[in-house]
Amino acid sequence: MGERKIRNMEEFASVSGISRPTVSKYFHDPTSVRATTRARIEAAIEQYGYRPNIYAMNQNRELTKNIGVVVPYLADPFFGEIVRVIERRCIEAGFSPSLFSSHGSPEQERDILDTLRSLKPAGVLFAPLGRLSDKAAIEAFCRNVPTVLFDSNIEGMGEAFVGSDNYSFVSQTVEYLSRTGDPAAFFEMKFPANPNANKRRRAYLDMMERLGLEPHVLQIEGTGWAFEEIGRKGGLDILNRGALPTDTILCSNDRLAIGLLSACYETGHKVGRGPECDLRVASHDDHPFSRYTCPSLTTAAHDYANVSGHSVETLFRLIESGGRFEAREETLFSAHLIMRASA
Amino acid sequence: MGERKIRNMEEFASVSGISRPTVSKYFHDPTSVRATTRARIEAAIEQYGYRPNIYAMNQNRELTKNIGVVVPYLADPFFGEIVRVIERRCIEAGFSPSLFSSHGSPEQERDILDTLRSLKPAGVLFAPLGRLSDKAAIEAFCRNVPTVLFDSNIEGMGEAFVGSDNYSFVSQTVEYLSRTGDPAAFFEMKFPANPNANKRRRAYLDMMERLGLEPHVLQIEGTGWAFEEIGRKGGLDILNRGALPTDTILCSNDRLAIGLLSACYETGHKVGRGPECDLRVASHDDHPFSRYTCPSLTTAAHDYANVSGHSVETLFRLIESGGRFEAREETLFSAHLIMRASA
DNA sequence: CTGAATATTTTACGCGCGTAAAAAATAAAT
DNA sequence: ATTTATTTTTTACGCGCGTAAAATATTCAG
Repeated sequence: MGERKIRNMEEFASVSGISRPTVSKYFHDPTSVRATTRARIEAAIEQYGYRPNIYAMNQNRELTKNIGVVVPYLADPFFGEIVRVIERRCIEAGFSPSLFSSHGSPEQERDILDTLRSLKPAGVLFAPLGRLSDKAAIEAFCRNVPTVLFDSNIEGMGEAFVGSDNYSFVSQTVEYLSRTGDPAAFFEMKFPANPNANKRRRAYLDMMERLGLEPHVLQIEGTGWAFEEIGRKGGLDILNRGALPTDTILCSNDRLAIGLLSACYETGHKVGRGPECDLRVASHDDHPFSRYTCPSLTTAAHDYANVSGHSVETLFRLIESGGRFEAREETLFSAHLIMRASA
Repeated sequence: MGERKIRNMEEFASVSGISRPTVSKYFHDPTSVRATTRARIEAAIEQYGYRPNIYAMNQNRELTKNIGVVVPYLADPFFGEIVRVIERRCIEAGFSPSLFSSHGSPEQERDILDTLRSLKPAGVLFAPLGRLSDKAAIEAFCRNVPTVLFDSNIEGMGEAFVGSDNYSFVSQTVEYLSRTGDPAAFFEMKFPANPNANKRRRAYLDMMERLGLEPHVLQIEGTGWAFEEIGRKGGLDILNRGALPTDTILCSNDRLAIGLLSACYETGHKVGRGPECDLRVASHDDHPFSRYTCPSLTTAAHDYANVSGHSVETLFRLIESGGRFEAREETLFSAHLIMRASA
């Protein structure tokens, strides 16, 4: 490698003995040129290390080979995992993923959409903030850019939504908890940022009614994305007031549960299902850390692989269909219960 | 907003009543045009929502206004936090950050460097994987692109390194632990991915010698980035074998400690500093979750704000200096001890 | 070997913007 | 009002690549 430096595709074409339009065709789709030609080009790439100028490549293309990936909050390892899978799949399919995090801020989410527009991406995988999102901005964006929403749905926006079936989360945990002990009280933020939270509360109420049990919803204060701290504060408040309606708590999500478990530990409430325990705690999401809480957290797990995999596949289909589906698709994957020590 | 659609800078210049070269100058640096001109351009931007084509802008520029940000592992919330600060500062300074995660894979790290090269960034903030990094590839990259390393140093590469002073972490925890109880044994991976781990072990040995105490290093098996699981397995092994040389354990980092605490809980070892406790556990990093372990984790905290802030400032200085410093800079920030319940 | 089908080369133009140089306009200072 | 310094306009070219059309070459069946 590393003979003389190749400046542009013209030079590269001449040293590789192929015409520039054919080289251009190759870089757009390697399978579109004859196998022998492809081999010669690839040998020359190996030898000279040439890569076309991506800016020049993209300036005339109406849509590029870029895929935008937007998540609401990167400091949540849940999204870190999702992003890893998505990125790999995009690269394998010959796209260049660009990653953005709103970091919990609606302003930043709007700015990201602006930036994305000028990236002229072939498509976007977008997990919105939820309640705080600027709906109008997102709607306008989705009209111009082929977008698949994931994780958090906003009714009617984007060409498709891929996420988890909140009802399946809650029905499994509620059923399990009421079968094996006292029925659960539901522990959540009063003003949750994420629309999944509302679906989960409704599913809880619905399940309790169906089972003929009395529901208890514990709504705690706090806004923002520091769920662990909110869960801990709310937990301390409830525990110190002795305001527990039952000895079983079902948290809306694992990050709240992590905070609650910390509050239980601090106040000397033993959590678990043994006879010596004071209360049971369960939750939803199968957060990467839920295995390491004390006690380890019984939770309902996302079908991580399918949610991220199907999001990507849906986006690829959308791109191939020219950016529009006849009807908006919604795909929900079921959760599965993970029984650990906390309940 | 939203009169007729502006197709390019030519059209935009004509509707805003300014010549195209001046408009171009404005977008390159708004302060480089007269205030009245700037106001007219900005009014027109507001009215027509025009944004220049970034691909066309960048294709001729030798270096763009992009800044590459590379982290080793996004599912670690530590990096999520760092990234948030870095992104904000870059945007404020008029740069466009592009975020990449190696996801623990050296191959992916190499691919990212390739991608970055073709992005022609003004500069790169790079937290390498560490031991597994392809040193030759990184060295070649740093010769071509102005790069500031952070978090994890690789001797001699990049124009600067900004990180935490591992000695200051360990000296504070070791001093505190030996002052308030039995001296600590050091708990770490046998083959740590990150070079900071080696510095910490050496600092531990050094401190113990200085204090005239006998050192104990517990090296556990396991490779990869699933530190919690590695810490838990290693912890279970040691606890079940009753192989603890002392009742105080100092973990190399918080993620190992999270796993170890989980092992302690499972095996019924009570952690904390009370008389009823079996052992003390402390650690380093002040991981975002260390506040919520059970018990909450005594640890030494990175100076997050300074590490990320100074990384960005150093890169800006580097860019202004034309991409080269006379001598490689190394800046280390001290840790501060955070006393919580575990030790 | 021939013809049809497919792939490549030649030629040529355009995209949206950067940027250089000279001319013209504007602002600031005397 | 005049000079001087600064800013803007005019004019013009080039960057690296996409891509269309026509000419030419290669492959493959039969």
